[in-house]
Amino acid sequence: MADSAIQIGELSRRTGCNIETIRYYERIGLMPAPPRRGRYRSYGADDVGRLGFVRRARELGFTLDEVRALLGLAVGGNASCAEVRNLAASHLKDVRARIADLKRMERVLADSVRDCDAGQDPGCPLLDALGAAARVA
Amino acid sequence: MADSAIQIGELSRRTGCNIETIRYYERIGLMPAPPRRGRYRSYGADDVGRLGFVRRARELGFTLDEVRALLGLAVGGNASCAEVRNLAASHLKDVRARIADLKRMERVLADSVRDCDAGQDPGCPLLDALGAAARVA
DNA sequence: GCTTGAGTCTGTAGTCGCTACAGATCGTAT
DNA sequence: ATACGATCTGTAGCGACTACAGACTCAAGC
Repeated sequence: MADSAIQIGELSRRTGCNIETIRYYERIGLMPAPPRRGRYRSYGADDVGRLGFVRRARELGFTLDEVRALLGLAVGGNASCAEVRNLAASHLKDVRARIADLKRMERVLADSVRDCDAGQDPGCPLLDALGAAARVA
Repeated sequence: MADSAIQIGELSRRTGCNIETIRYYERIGLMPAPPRRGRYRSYGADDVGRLGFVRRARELGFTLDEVRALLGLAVGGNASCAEVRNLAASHLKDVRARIADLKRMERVLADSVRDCDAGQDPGCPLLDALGAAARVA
């Protein structure tokens, strides 16, 4: 592999990951501390790959701890595919639960806004939904 | 109104709000500092109502700043119903955006898990989705 | 009267995943 | 020589809690 060393700014550009975030990942051990050219961090193709992986996993909503686990499994070769699957499946459950939560919120909010637009209510439909009226000091 | 003074533990029980959280709300000015009986906080029916309101608004996903605004509007009477409506509508937009985000995640995750269960793939479908393979060091 | 236990008090620090500085230093172009 | 941009370290802030430690108060039981 030729001399493909890049600085942190270029790594940031290539991965779409904020510079401060890259240094943060290094601090918490998610990215390895790269060698230095002078005092500047010097990254290679591996780092671009690894950081891209982290970023995509984050976009799928994995926590940093989960990303750490995924990275460990990814390095271990595809023997660990079943473990990856389980991690993903459990995360998927989380995501679905969050969607369900948000949908419940959505329904109540949408109903209140609709009732408000209808303007029949004597009070305020949303405040009523929140149990306001006489109860709030 | 008779002597319905309660302590923080009872307020917590009645609203389902953690004691530490109640004190936190007081610190940030979301709940008023109640009078003391000795050195213990002494709450009344108003506080139960107000804290219940806060809790329900939080359950609908409003931020504490939004809750603060809602509380202000709730106190002002229903003259401010339009403002409440706008706050809710803008929050609803947020909620819907978050749902859309999560659904995108859900789709990718579900696909990967399904592919993994099919077990046709030479590598690991999820790791592939993350762009792993040769790219992760 | 004395102890025990539950409840409450204050103050501070931790969580997660960044983000935003301040102030120093480095490397290059003019 | 100097200006400019990129990078460096270290620290503090966000939101919304949560989790202590260590002191205190209060009522009941023996």
